[in-house]
Amino acid sequence: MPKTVDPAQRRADFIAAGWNVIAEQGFSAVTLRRVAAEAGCTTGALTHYFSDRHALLVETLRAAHRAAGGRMRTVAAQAKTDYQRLHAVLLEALPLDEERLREWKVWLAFWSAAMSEASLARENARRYAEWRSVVCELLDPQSASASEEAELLLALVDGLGLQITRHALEGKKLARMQADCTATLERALKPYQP
Amino acid sequence: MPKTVDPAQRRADFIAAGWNVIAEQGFSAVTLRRVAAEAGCTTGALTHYFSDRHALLVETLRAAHRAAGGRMRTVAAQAKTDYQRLHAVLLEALPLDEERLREWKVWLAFWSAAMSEASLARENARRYAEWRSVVCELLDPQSASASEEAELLLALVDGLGLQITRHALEGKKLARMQADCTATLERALKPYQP
DNA sequence: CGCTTGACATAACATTCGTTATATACCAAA
DNA sequence: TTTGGTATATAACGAATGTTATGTCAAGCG
Repeated sequence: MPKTVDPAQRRADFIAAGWNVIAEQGFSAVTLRRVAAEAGCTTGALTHYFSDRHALLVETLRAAHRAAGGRMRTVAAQAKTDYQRLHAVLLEALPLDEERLREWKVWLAFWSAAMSEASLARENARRYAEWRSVVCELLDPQSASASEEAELLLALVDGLGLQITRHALEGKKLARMQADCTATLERALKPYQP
Repeated sequence: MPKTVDPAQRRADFIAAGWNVIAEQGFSAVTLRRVAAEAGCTTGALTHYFSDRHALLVETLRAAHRAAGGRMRTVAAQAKTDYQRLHAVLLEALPLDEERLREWKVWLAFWSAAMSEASLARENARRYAEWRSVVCELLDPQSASASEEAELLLALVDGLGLQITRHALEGKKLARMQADCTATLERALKPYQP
């Protein structure tokens, strides 16, 4: 067997390069040549690991979802009470640091791209359904209105995250906006406090 | 003077064609040739009215904002009480019919496109500030917490609208989702009911 | 009627894109 | 050390794009 590289690691490198290009230059800048340049190689390497441009995009979206899911599990495991778990998971979903902000930019790009590519829309739908069910279970499953309350909280998180992300796209300072959004979300969580 | 056409009407036609292309095929499909085809002419007509592709995009975004602003003023004028005004304006912002859904698709596309074009980000920021101040004034301006309450309502509207729009992108039926979102928003408006 | 001018259509240009084919460098096994 | 296959670079292709230049038609004015 020739050259020994870890294919999984290599793919992860290219996917990370794709993230960076999306977050810094937008979705339409995700060309094979630019992603390859960001990863420090040429398109030949890319085509070796991804059959298509489309395959690269789908994997990039999936990786963003996986990363977020992993963080959710981590903070949920650290929480002691049910309320702490709910609080931690919802706050973790907001773009409160550079990593999560980049992730939000990637999502925003994919939501828009889903207009022209049905497979991206399906991927988004699948992950959002998971995310919804997670929040539903964090709420009191006994409560008959858990589903409606989850809808409000999910929409609130989406809206707050969107505001922060748009704020970032204007190049403004984020600290104040992030604090405001955190406070707003916590205010909405008051009724669930023990 | 030669051929007599209304330039403003002509520009409006092209902008409407741009909306349709965005809503049906996504932002990246907005090429001069496709917009021209949607408008039933060739690129020569387009370049006659818009100096740039970029100029066409900016004007399209502005037109979407103008259309929404006009609807807001209409429903606000018809409302009798302060609460009715708040209720009507916020519900008007949701994508509850085909026209508004198309508008939301256009916005989503532009939010994403704002990543690579700073002028689009600035345009979005300007209009969102207006929208925020409108809602702030609809809330009790006496209340010291009006600003924080506005932030929650704005984020909720953004999040609910986003959910409906994404739902539409998956090709699912909207009636149920729209009813749920309307109910959720009205539940959040309960405290303001007279 | 002729002339001018605005409203388009058409065409050409260089770029850039995704894709595919080909060439090269490199390393493990024999 | 030879060898074979893998990882990557390079190059070429047609298609599509924004832009610009040029041609053409029709309407109003003298």
